[in-house]
Amino acid sequence: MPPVPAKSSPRSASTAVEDYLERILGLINTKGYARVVDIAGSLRISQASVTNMIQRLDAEGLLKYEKYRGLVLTTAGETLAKNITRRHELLTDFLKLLGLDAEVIYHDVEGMEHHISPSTLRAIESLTAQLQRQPALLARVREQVT
Amino acid sequence: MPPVPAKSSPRSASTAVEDYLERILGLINTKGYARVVDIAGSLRISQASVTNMIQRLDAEGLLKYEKYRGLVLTTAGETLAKNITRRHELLTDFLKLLGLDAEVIYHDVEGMEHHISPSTLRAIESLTAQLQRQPALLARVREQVT
DNA sequence: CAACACACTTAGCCCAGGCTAATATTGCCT
DNA sequence: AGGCAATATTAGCCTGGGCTAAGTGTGTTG
Repeated sequence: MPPVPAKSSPRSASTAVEDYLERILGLINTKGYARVVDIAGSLRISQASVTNMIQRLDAEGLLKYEKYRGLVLTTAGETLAKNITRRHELLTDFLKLLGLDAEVIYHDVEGMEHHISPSTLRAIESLTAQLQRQPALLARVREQVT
Repeated sequence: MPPVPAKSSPRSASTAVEDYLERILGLINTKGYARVVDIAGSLRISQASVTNMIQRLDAEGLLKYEKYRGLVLTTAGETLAKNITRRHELLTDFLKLLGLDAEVIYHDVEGMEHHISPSTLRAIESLTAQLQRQPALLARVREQVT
């Protein structure tokens, strides 16, 4: 068992940041805007926490925020948000194909999406496509899930 | 996009707890014992942090610890450790099959192993077995990975 | 058996990211 | 316009899990 790799510079967004951006993009796509109260409700955390984080995201240039007035994603923020959303969808599609329960899928994807690297994502995307043509194989896999 | 599910009682071990137990079991299996200094080296954190966490794990009944003298896993702790180790191995096998690079596998598994539920694990285990018999399909997937 | 190196522990700190309570702003409605 | 409900913000706190520095045990070795 090799040691955990040295923790270099934290270049990628924290999982919390990704969760916020994903939700914000989701809200913008479905309602046209993302208010603090909606983000809070969607993430099931307090409005105060949301305000806090939003100010951080503004400082980091991931969104532009005007106090009491609202926010928009910057291109950097939108890129990140789309990226995490894509990971979410790909993983969801993959697990769906395996016949897993929706609740389980949601839980697992929510946890895993922050940790998957681009090449793994590509592999799973390709695998998902290939599996689509293998109903017999899939049937055997699905037998194994509750 | 549904809201994040309500955060009920935190029944399962934190990812940090799982990481510690996994390492401790690994050390016991390879050296016969797990000293503070080894755990710290393996996780690349300070000895002080390890001592701290070990005291917590003792309080939670996952291991038995005697100051300055050493520790052993309880059955509860060993069960948990074996469980997380199994998740780690299964995920690793799966990603290996897809032709991913060892570094990438290590990173992704380390992140994902804490979030995968039993049924997803079973599905992936079964899928891995099925894929073993599909060299052509695997070849097509591997083409996609860097 | 003294002394030294190494292993371990304690104390006190930091940061992320939650929370509540109190306060401020907005906007709608009379 | 004034007032109220909803929304947003601030202040201050907490917990998990890191860290360093300083102090304590332990065991090997001359």
